[in-house]
Amino acid sequence: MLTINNHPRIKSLIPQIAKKGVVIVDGIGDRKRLLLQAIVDDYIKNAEPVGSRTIVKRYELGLSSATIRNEMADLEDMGFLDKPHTSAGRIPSHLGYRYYVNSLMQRYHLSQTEIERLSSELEIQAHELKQILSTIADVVSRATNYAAVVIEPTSSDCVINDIKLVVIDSHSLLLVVVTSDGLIKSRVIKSDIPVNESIANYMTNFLCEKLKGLSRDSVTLSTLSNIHNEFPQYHELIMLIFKFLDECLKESRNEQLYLSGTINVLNYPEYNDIDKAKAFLALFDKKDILKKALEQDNNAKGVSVFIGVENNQEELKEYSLILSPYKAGEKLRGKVAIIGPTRMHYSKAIVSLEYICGKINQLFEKLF
Amino acid sequence: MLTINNHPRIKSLIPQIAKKGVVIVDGIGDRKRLLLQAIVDDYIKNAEPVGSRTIVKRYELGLSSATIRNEMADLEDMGFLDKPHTSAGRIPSHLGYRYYVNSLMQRYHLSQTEIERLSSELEIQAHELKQILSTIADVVSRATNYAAVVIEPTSSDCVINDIKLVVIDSHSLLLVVVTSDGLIKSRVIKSDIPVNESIANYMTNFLCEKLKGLSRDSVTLSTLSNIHNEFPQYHELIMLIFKFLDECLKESRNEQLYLSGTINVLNYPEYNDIDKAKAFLALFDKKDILKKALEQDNNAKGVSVFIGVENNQEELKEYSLILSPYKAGEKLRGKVAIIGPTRMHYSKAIVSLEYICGKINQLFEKLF
DNA sequence: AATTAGCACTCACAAGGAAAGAGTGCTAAC
DNA sequence: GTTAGCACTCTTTCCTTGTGAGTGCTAATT
Repeated sequence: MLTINNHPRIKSLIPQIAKKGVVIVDGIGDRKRLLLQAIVDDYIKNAEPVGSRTIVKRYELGLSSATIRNEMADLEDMGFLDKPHTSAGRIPSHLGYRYYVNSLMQRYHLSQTEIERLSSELEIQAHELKQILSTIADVVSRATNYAAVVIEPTSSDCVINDIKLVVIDSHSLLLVVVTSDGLIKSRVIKSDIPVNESIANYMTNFLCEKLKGLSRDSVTLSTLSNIHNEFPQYHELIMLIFKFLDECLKESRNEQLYLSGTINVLNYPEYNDIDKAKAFLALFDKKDILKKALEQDNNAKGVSVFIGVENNQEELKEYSLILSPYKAGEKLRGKVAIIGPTRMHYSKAIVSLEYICGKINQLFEKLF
Repeated sequence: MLTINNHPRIKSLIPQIAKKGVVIVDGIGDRKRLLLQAIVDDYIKNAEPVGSRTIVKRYELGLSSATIRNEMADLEDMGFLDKPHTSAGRIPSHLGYRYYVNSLMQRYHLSQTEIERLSSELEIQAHELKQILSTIADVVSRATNYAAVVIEPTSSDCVINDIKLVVIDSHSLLLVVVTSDGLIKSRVIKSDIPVNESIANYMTNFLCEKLKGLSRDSVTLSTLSNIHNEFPQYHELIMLIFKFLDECLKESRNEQLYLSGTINVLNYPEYNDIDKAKAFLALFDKKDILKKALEQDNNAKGVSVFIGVENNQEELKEYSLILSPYKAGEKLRGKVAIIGPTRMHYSKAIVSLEYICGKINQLFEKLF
């Protein structure tokens, strides 16, 4: 990941105290910092390139437009600003946004109204995980006005805690698998050969004995053939059971994504261009790209921000992604993400996501 | 529903044989029919108002543009054509489309390639209903290039066939409900009071005895209090069981919708206007409107078409909806819909949907 | 009587050009 | 070091004008 802290050009600019006793907050200079902040703030708010006179009029920097122009030219040379064309104002570059996020932006404070609204929206009554997650996606997208992506919780070291076979009728069984995640998954399995309570119970016990406590990697071939040999006539059935167990344990299992608010983005002027809008919306049909994007910074404890090219996916290089993990019980971790234009209201998005993920953690703590 | 057959203006125009031995195919006249067909075909294909000279050049009607103009004026008077402005060509009105769909359009023939592609895409390996339905939505949207909506199958007279409680641990049970739909639903239920195998088995038997064969309406208060009295200390648990049973049986249960290809529509010129695109895409966030739209013509056996204002939902009056039921087993019925602009390739959409639903029925027949 | 040629008229749209406006960078003065 | 002033650039907007597609009507033709 490319961040302000390891980018070669920025490394030397990290806040430092000058020797002479004067606090120079930063290598790029205090005045430039204020100016850059003003420019990014203004651009985030108004979506229009910011000119030197605009700065003079809107922000009290006590400088003339000519001075601002000189400073802007410096900031452009440093790589923090871009110019769409000669006679437009400046817009922040990816680096500019990065510097802004790291050390310029003011922390957003959620208003009382916002907090109350979020709290009440997050009092989720649903029982099923998928309903909870889809509600969370809705809440995030409404709170931020960007697209929200939520991914199902998974855990890396998942073992089988319990297996049960419940007879439904003579040719169908319900296979119930309890994993160490605390998740309970079930699937109906059809058997060509008739089944009954006693064989189901016997099978249940046998399977439990052989498989309990095992992870996906520790189920060996000998275990499998052992089980197969015990039930020679139920070959088909056993195969189906293995397949389902594998799905339950597989780390890269087909985690469901929950999306919301993808069309929010059409409200932002940068997507008035129908092709840009289409490109953005098409992202959300490509689940694999989203999943990989959500895998970024997997060890982070809190919110991470990926601005444009910093993303690990080529397809996201025009967008910013704000990512936060959440915990569902002891071991399970999922992620919530916000996707929007690089011109994003970072401070509000970050704080909202922090708040929401805190609430989610509480919610799941109660549930598990 | 307003169709060509009961619309007051059109009623008199239904095909009829003239007395004199000459076959006058239709009250509006053979020539006008051909012309209308040409205009609608052309407009569906090119998305541009059709002028009299265009018709002369592209279609061999053997008439001069002046004659065509006269005929067009007639068709406009009859309500089949609209004019965007004086010097544009004509476009079909809702009534024009309706007449076209009812008696003008040529049946589309799926090519060998299309059939092969559909067949292979519909060889769905998934086990879970939701995966199957979401794949179906994908197939429909890819086949037609419009948005696809699939709704879960439900049945109106659903009774409880079986109930099982499986002990997971001392405070959780898996409740399994088998309904006459052939669906098996399960949910984990937490109990404050500890549970064990024997109480679970007893409860399972008691519940089965009291509730088996009952529909939602035939579960009476006395049955409920009967059960409550039998397990005074498990009041909470019983409440949760009832709640889940109710959900399983409720006709208007929260049927899941599966969407796909909503952004396909951005490829059509009528949605180059960002506001139109937004309005269209916003539809798919309003599940209740979609559900009501899919409830139209509930008794139809085959494909139905709703053009613009014919839809029961105000929000759909600019769009056309093509709807087909599918069967999942004996009693379960779901619906598949295509939503797109009124300028839709009706013949292809209808035939594709027919074909796909046929395949779906076969698929589910095998599964149940 | 039906069809068509001819023509005047309408309207949207594209191309071209001028003017306005926002902004820059440089120089010279403060 | 800061700023006023100015020439210059480039986009955007607004007009104008011309073109083309299309209509509807009338009179001539079949």
